[in-house]
Amino acid sequence: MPRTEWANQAIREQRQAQIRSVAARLFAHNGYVGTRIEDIAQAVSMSKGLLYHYFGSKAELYTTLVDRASRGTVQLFEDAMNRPGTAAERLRWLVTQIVEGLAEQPDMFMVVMQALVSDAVPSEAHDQAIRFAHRVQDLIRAFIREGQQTDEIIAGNREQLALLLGFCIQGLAVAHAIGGAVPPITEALIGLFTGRHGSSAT
Amino acid sequence: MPRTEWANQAIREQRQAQIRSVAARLFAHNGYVGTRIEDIAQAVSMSKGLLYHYFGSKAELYTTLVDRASRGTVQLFEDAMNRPGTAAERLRWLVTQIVEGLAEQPDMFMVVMQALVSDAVPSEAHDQAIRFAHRVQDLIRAFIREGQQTDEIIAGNREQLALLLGFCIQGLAVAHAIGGAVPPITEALIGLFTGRHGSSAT
Amino acid sequence: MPRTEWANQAIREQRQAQIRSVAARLFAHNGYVGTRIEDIAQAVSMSKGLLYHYFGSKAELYTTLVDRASRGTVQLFEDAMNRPGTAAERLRWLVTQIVEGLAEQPDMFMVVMQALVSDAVPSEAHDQAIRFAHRVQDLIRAFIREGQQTDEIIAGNREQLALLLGFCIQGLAVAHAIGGAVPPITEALIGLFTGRHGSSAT
Amino acid sequence: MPRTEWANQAIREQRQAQIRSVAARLFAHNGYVGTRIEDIAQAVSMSKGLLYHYFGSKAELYTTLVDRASRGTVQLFEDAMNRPGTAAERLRWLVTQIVEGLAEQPDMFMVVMQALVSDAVPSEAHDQAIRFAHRVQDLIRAFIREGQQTDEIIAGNREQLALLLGFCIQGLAVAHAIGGAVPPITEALIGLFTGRHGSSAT
DNA sequence: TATGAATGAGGATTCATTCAT
DNA sequence: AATGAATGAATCCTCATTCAT
Repeated sequence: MPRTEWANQAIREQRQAQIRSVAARLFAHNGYVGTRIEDIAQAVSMSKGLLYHYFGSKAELYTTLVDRASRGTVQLFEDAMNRPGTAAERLRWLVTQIVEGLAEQPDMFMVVMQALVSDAVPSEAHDQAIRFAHRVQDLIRAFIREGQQTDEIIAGNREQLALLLGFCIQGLAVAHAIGGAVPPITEALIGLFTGRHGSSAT
Repeated sequence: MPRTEWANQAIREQRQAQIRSVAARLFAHNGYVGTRIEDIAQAVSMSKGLLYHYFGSKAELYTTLVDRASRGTVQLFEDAMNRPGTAAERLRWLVTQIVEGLAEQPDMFMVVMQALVSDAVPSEAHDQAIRFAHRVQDLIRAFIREGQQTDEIIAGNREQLALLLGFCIQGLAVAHAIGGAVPPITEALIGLFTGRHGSSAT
Repeated sequence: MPRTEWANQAIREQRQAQIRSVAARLFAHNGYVGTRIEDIAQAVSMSKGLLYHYFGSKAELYTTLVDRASRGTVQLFEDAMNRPGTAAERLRWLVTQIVEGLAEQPDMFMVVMQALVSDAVPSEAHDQAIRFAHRVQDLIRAFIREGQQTDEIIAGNREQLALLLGFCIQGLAVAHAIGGAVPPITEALIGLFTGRHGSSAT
Repeated sequence: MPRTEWANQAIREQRQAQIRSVAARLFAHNGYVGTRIEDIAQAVSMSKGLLYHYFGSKAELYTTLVDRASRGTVQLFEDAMNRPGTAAERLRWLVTQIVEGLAEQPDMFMVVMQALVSDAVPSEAHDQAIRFAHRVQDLIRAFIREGQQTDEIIAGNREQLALLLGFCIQGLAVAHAIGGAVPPITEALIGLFTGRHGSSAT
């Protein structure tokens, strides 16, 4: 009965996506160790036992999450870098994409950050997060270099500017995860690195 | 005859300081839930029992840590704001102090950040961290405003610039906590917010 | 397919009853603090973990026990007081019921007594036991008064006779709990308070 | 320096008596397992370490307590039995002595009762308490027999009456230990077993 | 004699994971 | 596919006891 099988497969993936989404929220707020399988199961209204039909273990679920989120983010950065347009335009596109992503999934990025910082996570997730951070940093550095060559990005030590730009993006993500309303900040961020500052109106 | 009162007091404070220092490192890397009392005890070469002689519970130890670190950091920001000198000088002093503090105690700040972000920490610590974040953000905003009034700080929306400056400082702390060597970044940071950028030499 | 709701419910109640019964025995002999959850679990042939599936904590289990036993005993006293028949008949019924109850569950009463006497038990259990003792004492006093009005109970200060009758019933329960064979004592007890003593044959 | 030694010895015994008294109170209310050495030390305003100069261990302290209290009580019963006078007079003397003893040391008896009932006490204390209970029960039985032979004690099965008299005395002790004011009950108790009841005035 | 720092075994509780149904 | 009963290793915390001073 191929149709049934196909339907099953569809349901399976739908369920997995749902679990990932809910798990991301819980992991982001409670950390890997602080999140219980029971919590996740309850949040998706299914039994613990059933959860294990969809994910082999807590570690696997977490690692999958980190993997997807970090791959997705790297992809986003690569797309931004490879776009046509001025540095400011590309940076605007990137930050806009990130902010939009954070608006619908404020937790994914946070999970990656925790995996990056913490030793108390599955080592695969930790390693993946570190690779992610390096890759992103490389992309940012490349972006800065290109921007400086066309005088679109302010002068200064590339390595340092890249770090600072990374900090700003990371801070943006953390601010979204904490939960309070984050004011639109994109233009200020772009201004900071392009040297074209707006007026001081509040 | 018993040890003198004074000797006991000295032992107590010495031990407590030692525990705080080690605990900060472990909490920073493993989170509140992921850090075992046993780990801390071993790292200070003392038995679990003795640790409980000095701190009533894991929660109390953690909360004490967050409390001290956040109070200290707020104090640092206040001192920086109240100094004489140009905005650039004061910002330089602040960042220098922070970087130096991070050099000796790279973990304290990280603990506060986790307490800020995570729900899986003692609620007192979480609340304290939130108060801390608001206070610091207020101080940064005030600093930005003053700097803009004397044209020492770049133009732009104060609220947004304050957030971005906060992000940079926070990113600096996270970078230190992760462990890799962090290049000196102070001047680049100052340049970003004063609009006086150096040359693009790597 | 999961077990039916009904089956689960049945398992739960069966297990809980089993745990209560065994726990009563251990608590009666070792006290609240002296009884280990591990002991109870082993005595019911289940893992500690499973026990916590059925009772949230040692304190909750104990309190439940005290609650049930004291409610049941008060009910027994009320039933005895509200029966038709002479004072002697009602007292006989009560003591008979108590002795029968002690024969199947010699420990329940003892648990209530410990909760009454000890400060080292959950305060809810302690309070409940104190309320229980007062209520029972009131019922006994009322019984004595009625019996004296119809000259079925010996003359004498009601308050004092009520205490003494209470002591005798309590002593009966303690004697059963200790474990040795307790000789039938009902008629002697009734004779004591009705003034109709049998012969002195051993 | 014999005088110093003698003085030391006196202090030592004084301290031990103080410790016994305080420990009795705590053991009576919290049980053997529920009472911590630290609690006792604090209650006598001395350090844990010093306490161990006076008693080798918690078990030893407890056992000593049970031993002294049970020996003393048996002695009291023997004295009562061996006195001249009618059964009523001897019973009155005994109960009076017990009530007076309970007034100044309400806890000693309770400790023996717990040692009797509980398995969670040092086995020596438990055994001693059981021997005590048997001995007292024998003495009461002998008293009843003698009293019945001279028609001073009501007729009825000796064994059963002895148990009931024991229950009453035990109940008295428990009532004192619980703490509320216990009304004078001596005469009612004597009346119960001699068959000479007072009037029913409240 | 006197203190309290120090130890470590023991006990309550949690939670990832498995499994019978 | 679905449930939750069942397990036990892991973790927090306590406390009797010892010992340096």
